[in-house]
Amino acid sequence: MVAHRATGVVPRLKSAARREDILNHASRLFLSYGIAGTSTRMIANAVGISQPSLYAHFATKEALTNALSARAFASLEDLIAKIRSADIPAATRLEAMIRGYIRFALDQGAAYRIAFMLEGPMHEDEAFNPDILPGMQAFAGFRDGLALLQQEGHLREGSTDHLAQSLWASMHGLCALLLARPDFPWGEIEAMIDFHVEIILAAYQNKA
Amino acid sequence: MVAHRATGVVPRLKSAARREDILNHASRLFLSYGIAGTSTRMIANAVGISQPSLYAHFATKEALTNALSARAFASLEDLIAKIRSADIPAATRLEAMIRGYIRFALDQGAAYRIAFMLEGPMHEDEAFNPDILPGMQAFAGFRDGLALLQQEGHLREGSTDHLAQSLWASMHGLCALLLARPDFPWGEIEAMIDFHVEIILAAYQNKA
DNA sequence: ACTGCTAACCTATCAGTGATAGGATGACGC
DNA sequence: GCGTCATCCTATCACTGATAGGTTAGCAGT
Repeated sequence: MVAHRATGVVPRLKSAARREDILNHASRLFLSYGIAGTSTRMIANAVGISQPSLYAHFATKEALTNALSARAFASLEDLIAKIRSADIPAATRLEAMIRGYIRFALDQGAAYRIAFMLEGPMHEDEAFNPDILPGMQAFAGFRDGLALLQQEGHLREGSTDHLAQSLWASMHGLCALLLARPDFPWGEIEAMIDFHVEIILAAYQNKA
Repeated sequence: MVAHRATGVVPRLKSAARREDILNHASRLFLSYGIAGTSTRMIANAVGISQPSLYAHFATKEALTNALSARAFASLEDLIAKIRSADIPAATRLEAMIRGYIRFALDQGAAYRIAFMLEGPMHEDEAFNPDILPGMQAFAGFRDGLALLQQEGHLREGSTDHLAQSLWASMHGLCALLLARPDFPWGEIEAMIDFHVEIILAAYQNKA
């Protein structure tokens, strides 16, 4: 509760290390209490610094959440890139990407929420650059992976953009509902995921 | 800004009328500023009453949003019920339900967000009754409609629950992304919806 | 060893939030 | 006319994200 620094318990840290420290604690708190339910003071207390000190590292609470999301999504980008260049049979690459995406969303629930589910600000006026959003880069990689699969004849024909967005929507729908309504009587969740993935595969894959 | 009541501009209303009044103004404000971005004081000012007076009609802000959502979802239930009992060809009933659902979600964005997209409270401890949630009843109607279609042979075979949840996820994914990321370069949104609906139909409908 | 500079960190405070306590007022039944 | 009760108010609470401005640790240059 009281500031720790006076007793020297919490050492001064270089900016980068402190920043990681903050993100780690924030990530854990978001999982337990939700994003709106986690105050900047809770984060600061967990780290062991004062609440205003957070603002030396992040301009706003939203910037903190975005940074957290960006960090998590870097791992999704890695995953997708790995699958794209893996030497697994091209026919199973689509399934690997879909399952990887869903697994990531459920594992990194807080980051996924931030990227794709949070009520965005109503920035009708201010300029909006979609590239800076953490999830968008990952989606771009996903889209490129689909384009490659399509060239190889493992994805049904049609506009790649439409296909990518539609497939994205199908995957996102399950992840978003599972994250937003964990108390819904889903039955066996793993079975539900398998069922959905099979339907998605049948719908988008080219049965060649 | 100042209370209107002292000047008699805002008449006293019977509880039920006032309640509707509040919901109407809240609905409009939520659309403009988002749910988190709309304060109880903004709502009260719009209605012309004091902020604490809201609490005579709704125990919490969440209760207000839930009531708003419930009101909107009643119309979705009506829509689904109408389609279920309509004398349109059974083969096109599935498409009508899907398009009706998507149209509703996009038209009633605020209500849809409240029902399916909001960061739920972390009520691990407290008892949770899914039936009271506004969207759940509509989903039940949707599921029943699918069961009927399945009996008639217009839906692919398999667990009706799995099918309903999977189809729900596919529809929800598109609606959720369109609502959460309106600035994403979707291209022509209507074309995107048509594309997605066609894929969904091919995936879940029984081509008999 | 002293001096300055800078980054890290603090306390105090702000306006705005959802929510509560308790008093005033107006309409309606008797 | 008079009580009663629903309607509505002002004042205030604890808490939120954010800002202003002062303090201190540690390191570079002499």
